[in-house]
Amino acid sequence: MGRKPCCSKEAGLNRGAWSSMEDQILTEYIKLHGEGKWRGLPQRAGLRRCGKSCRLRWLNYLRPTIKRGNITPEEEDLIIRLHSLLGNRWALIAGRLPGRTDNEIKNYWHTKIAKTTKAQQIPNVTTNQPISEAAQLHSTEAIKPRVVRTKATRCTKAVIIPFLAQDGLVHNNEPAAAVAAGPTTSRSSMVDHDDEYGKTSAGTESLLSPLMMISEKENEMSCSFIRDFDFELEEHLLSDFFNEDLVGFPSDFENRVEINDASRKSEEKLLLTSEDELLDCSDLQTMAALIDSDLDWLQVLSKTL
DNA sequence: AATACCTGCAACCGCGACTAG
DNA sequence: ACTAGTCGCGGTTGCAGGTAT
Repeated sequence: MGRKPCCSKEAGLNRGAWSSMEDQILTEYIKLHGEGKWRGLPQRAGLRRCGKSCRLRWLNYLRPTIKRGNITPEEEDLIIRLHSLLGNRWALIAGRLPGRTDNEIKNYWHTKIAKTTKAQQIPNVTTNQPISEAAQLHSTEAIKPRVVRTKATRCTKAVIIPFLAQDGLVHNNEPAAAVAAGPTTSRSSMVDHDDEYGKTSAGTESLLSPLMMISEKENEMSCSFIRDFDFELEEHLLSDFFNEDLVGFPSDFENRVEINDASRKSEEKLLLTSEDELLDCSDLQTMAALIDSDLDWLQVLSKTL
């Protein structure tokens, strides 16, 4: 596959730090015309930069949704835990941290977390240690992360899952928004939804934003979910979880999976299906059980939206 | 005050994935 | 099925500012 040489090597193009004027031009252009078409953007906008450079500058610095300021201890803890699960998949990790960019997280990891914990041993991720302690216990050298590699399975069709209220009745007019969220790819749904769900911060907020509006209690639930996640779950299942925005999933869902084992089959028909290939039966069963296990978080979400 | 070293961050580079023709 | 163009990601580099000597 013939690939053109990097455009940054073209003669006459500016390189290095961006000037405020360049920032302004780029920002104004994107405000008017939107993101995308990076290759031709510099020419159209009148910038002497390569498209790649423009994209990077916008995504990592100029976007209005970017959160400034230091990484909070909560964010740090989340980064650590996600890294132990996903490895150096910074874009995916950034997808769980609204307003943070993959570059920022990557830099943070290299400069703070990895460095300060080099000599430490493998932490017990499943314990409820205080955040700072958990951070100190992490070591990039020592950790052999149980990295989850997501599969690029495209899902172009979604089934609305009827809302199940606490009374146990199904309410078709109250869909569980997080699950019924239109066409998606399981590879990185939070990234790929940009077009369907509006502009995001590095594609990080498309589905996450609504979820971030839920109460602090629910956010806490999501932390617990990650903290208590059982790494022995099947890899592809875990992968699917991180590619969907199941924030707020109950922390003890694994136990509930077993409890609700008997009710799995009845829910199978409600699950997401792929146009290209159906999920295999075990996936369906497991997912059905998970959804069946506790719908409180969906309730909260549904009411929020 | 001058210099060397360290740190954090922005930017660059190259590759693989994706898509359209 | 194949090719070419484009995009996105992860690794790496370079530099500015801070700190130590």
